[in-house]
Amino acid sequence: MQSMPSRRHVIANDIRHKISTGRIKAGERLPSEAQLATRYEVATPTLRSALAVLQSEGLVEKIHGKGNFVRYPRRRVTYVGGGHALRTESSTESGIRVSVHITNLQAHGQLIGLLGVPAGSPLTEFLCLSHEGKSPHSLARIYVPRDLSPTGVAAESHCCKSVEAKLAELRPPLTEVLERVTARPPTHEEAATLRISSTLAVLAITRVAADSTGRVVEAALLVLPSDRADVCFTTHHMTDERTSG
Amino acid sequence: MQSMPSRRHVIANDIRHKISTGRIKAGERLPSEAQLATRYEVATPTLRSALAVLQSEGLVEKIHGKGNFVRYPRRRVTYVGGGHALRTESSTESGIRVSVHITNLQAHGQLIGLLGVPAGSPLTEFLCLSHEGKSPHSLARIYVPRDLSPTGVAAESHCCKSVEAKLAELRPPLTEVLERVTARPPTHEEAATLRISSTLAVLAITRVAADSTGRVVEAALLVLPSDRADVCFTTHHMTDERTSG
DNA sequence: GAGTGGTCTAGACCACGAG
DNA sequence: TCGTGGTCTAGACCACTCA
Repeated sequence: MQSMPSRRHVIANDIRHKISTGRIKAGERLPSEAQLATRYEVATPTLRSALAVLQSEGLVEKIHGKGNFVRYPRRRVTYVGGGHALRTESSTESGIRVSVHITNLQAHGQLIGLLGVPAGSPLTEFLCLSHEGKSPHSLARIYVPRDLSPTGVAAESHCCKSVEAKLAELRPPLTEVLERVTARPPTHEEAATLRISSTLAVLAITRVAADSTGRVVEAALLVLPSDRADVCFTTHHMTDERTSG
Repeated sequence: MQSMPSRRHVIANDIRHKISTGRIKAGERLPSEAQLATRYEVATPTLRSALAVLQSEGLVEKIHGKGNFVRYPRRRVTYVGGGHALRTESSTESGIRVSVHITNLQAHGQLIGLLGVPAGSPLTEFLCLSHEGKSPHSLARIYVPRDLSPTGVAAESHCCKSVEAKLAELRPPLTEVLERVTARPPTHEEAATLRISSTLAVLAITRVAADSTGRVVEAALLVLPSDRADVCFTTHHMTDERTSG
């Protein structure tokens, strides 16, 4: 398998080594692809495929018309499931800022099934984009039935925690949280928003939370790039509550 | 973004359409890349990049020296977390067979940390490879301290459920299950074993289960190709047990 | 306009699989 | 041996960014 090291892998390994040893620093631009191709004595498509390896590892970011840049190492963030910490656990202390855009809309598509509401019923969308420094980090779309929506949260709010707090105050305690995790390539829009290559998979989490009456009070679609996020669940079993395998 | 449809996407869309409408059936071989390149009037690298799109979607499988084949649609399978169903929920009724290979080994690497045992302590590995028809489906490596290992399970056992059953009998009830889900490209070995392209992400689940004494009785490394698996968690909150967000 | 990456061409040669 | 895919070349032309 890896017995035949192709040139692109040799080149990718060399550049990766230069990055990890600090000979090329985070934020710096690599030499142009033409220069690199000359230096490594390969044709441009070969060199580009080497860079593609590094892109898919999240080490290098290509910007059309500008060049290839060494990415700042992203803090790896853990999403904790179960409805306890609704945001990533380290967001409070890691310099991650969240901007929120609030929109009113009507239920359509998969939202109808997730929220269990009729098509067209009024919803509020909270579009949360978190940033680490200047770079986009992850994406969340939270949908709440309009009558549960915290009207007191200003649309210009730029702290997702305030939204979460308001939501938590308004509604009864959650009794059931269902979370479905898939991995898929990002859509074009997601790749552009998060500035990731379309070859880097994202973890897509669909979260549905219900209150004690069984009413779904929130549906959330989370998109976490796989190079900087993982998902963690802890399940405690009461010894008498245990369900047989 | 998608305003400029590149040729490879046009070609990929065309072939995808022919597959989804049944004009090319599952298991069939596509015309050779040279023939396709001629038919679509593109050069071979362009055609190959079109096929790469379909590979990354799991629609087409390349076999070196033989050709490109339309893959049989894989049953999408849901891994249910929380330690209730230790295997995929639909494995009992979907014709998925599991072969198990049992090995004794000593704790090393990440297993030390996961199981909380000293380096070199005796473990038993259950290497489970599930098949759907003739095709490999997913991969699991389960590690158990040797003294908890069910010696009664024959190494030639080819039903993973029997292993799970033996394990469940032997040990005390699990009280805490921790599951970490990440998405990453498969290793070369995993890609070869599962016959997936190295561009298709896998869901990697690390599961650690402890009994009531806090002893870790099992660590499992699961590898689920993202085109055929998702992961689902349900959390129930006692109203008095609720943790604040 | 100068420099960058994005896409594509029309070949060449190598490695794998089956007969 | 032959047909397959795997890799690579040396260029061409287009699109984007920035001065």
